[in-house]
Amino acid sequence: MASGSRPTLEDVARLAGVSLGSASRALSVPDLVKPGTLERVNRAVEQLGYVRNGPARALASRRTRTIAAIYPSLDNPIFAVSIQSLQQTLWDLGYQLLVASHDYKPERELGLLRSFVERGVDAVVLVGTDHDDAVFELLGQYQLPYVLTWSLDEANRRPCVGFSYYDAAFKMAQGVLAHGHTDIAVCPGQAYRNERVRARIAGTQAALQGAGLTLRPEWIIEQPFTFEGGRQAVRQVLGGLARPTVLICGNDLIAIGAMAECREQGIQVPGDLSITGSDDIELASMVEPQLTTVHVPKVEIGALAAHRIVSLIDGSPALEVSPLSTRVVLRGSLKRIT
Amino acid sequence: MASGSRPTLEDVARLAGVSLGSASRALSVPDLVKPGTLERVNRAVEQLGYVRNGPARALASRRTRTIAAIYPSLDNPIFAVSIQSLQQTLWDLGYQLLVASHDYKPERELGLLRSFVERGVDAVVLVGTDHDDAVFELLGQYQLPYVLTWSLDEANRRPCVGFSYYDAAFKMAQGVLAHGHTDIAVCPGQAYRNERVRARIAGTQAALQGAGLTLRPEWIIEQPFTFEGGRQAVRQVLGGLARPTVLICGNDLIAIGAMAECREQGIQVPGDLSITGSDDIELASMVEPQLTTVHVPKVEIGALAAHRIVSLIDGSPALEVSPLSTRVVLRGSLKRIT
DNA sequence: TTGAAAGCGCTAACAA
DNA sequence: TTGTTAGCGCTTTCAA
Repeated sequence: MASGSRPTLEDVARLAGVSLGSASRALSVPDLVKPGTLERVNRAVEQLGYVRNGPARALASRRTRTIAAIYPSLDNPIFAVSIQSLQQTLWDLGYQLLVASHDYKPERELGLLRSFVERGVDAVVLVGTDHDDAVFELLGQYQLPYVLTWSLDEANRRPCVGFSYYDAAFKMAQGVLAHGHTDIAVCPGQAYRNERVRARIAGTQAALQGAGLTLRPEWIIEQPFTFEGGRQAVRQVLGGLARPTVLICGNDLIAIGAMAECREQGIQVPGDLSITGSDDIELASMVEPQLTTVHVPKVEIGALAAHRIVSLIDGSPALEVSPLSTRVVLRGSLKRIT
Repeated sequence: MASGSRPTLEDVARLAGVSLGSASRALSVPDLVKPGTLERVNRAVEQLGYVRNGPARALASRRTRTIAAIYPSLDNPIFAVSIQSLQQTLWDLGYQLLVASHDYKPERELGLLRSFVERGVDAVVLVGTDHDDAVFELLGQYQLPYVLTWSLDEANRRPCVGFSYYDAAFKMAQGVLAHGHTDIAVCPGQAYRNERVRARIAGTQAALQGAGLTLRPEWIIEQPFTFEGGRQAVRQVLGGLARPTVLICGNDLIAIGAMAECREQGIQVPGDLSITGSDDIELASMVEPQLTTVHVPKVEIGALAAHRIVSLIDGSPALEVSPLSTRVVLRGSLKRIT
């Protein structure tokens, strides 16, 4: 190759003694090329250390074989695990993954999406169903396939891969009730542009109502999905006059933060206050007491979303995905009230 | 715009009544264009909902304004935090970040790098200094700027942003010694293609030697950088005849896994066994007992690496970066031997 | 400050 | 099965 500048397909073709077209086919659709030709091209590629030029391919073919995913956060282990399986599955299907986080600031989502459109991604994976109208408009304008993950989109029939947050919260609340609790506080996360949080609250309320109870408004504590959010929630709960016997948290990070705060304040968990989480991250069984939580299909969501989005790109038949399932995992942090 | 197909710069130029060249300049180098022209172009862009075509720009300009980073893992909170600041800083500097993980399988690194080269990234960020020769060759062949992070590359004088793992381990070992421990085991991670692990071992050994002690080979326990690695390490240590009084772990995940295993096995921490970690992730102060660890400059590494790599791309003067500092954080998991 | 025009490196349609 | 060729949408000379 010419020193300094990278070899092009034309260099390869010349060295292999074939046309540009054949060289291109040898690399992209080897089946359409005679074995002999294929081999000569491969040898030339080897010899020149040729690497294809992605932008040129993308420009000519109008596809980048890249899929973008926008998450609320990359720190949260629940997403990290799911991204891992999304990425891995996409890779196996011949696609690369571009990820971004809006850092739980949904208003940033549109800007991120714009920059992905500019990059020419072939499709998009989003978390949840509640997005700015402009997001769906942009997706529509550019005819970009997309799939919504984690939640189910019952109302709008948009393509999604997820589970029912309502059911998950309902089951957890039932478990809590079954342990004899009646003074129940929740720290579900933050509800703005987050239907998952709203579904959790609704599911919890429904279960309580089934037992003739109601969720006290001052015991619905919105906090960020972080350790610190959990600490805050505990402080807030302790500040009130009455005290709950259990705090149902919207994810395991909140729950673990809450446990840490209790420890500092000298409150026994679960003796004085039971705490439950959601997601069942690895850490949940690593803390003391171990955390009662809801196991959710993190890995499955990533893998199924990958298949779903690729079949959407390929225009394959709709491939209906049924809701994934969740289950309550009882551990030491939830105590029976006697 | 024509329905179905996205508008091009030419559409914009036509609508604005200017040439293609002017439209391009209006978007890329607005200063070179008369205010009036600029405004007409902007209006046309607005009106058409025009979004630039990244691949076409990349092909014509030979730059993608994209930087790739390859990490051993995206799960480890230490990297997650650093990636966050790398991404944020790059974004502010006008670059996008493409991340990948080789999942602590260094042999995968070359393949990932190849695919990034193919994508046409402008530069690369790698973790550590110990990489396959082929990696550096590829980088050289394509004249790709790169920066090595976390470790310092004292030997080869390659561009890097990091701290001395040797010093960090040395200080931690000194702290442990100062607490009266003489029976010391380490679980530093896995050393293959990982100079950070080797530096940790060396630093620890040096400190022990300073105290007239040596690290027993059977107490150097290589394990993955995970909770499970920590559990394994504890099992291994307990399987032996003699027992250490302290386990120095290569990161906080290992340490927390080790603590969890001790709890299960009925071993008091720090009563029966002291445990220390490294990195000072948020979780370190969230567990009971709180973890003694080494605080490392996660955020700074990301931000400085971003600046460094961009100045390398711009061909700015070398911008020497001095080693970043670390400090031991003493918490409850390390007990004084009396 | 602007316009015209020549590519950037590749894919894909077409013809052979 | 192969070669030829016309773009893909943009940036960037060069001249005006």
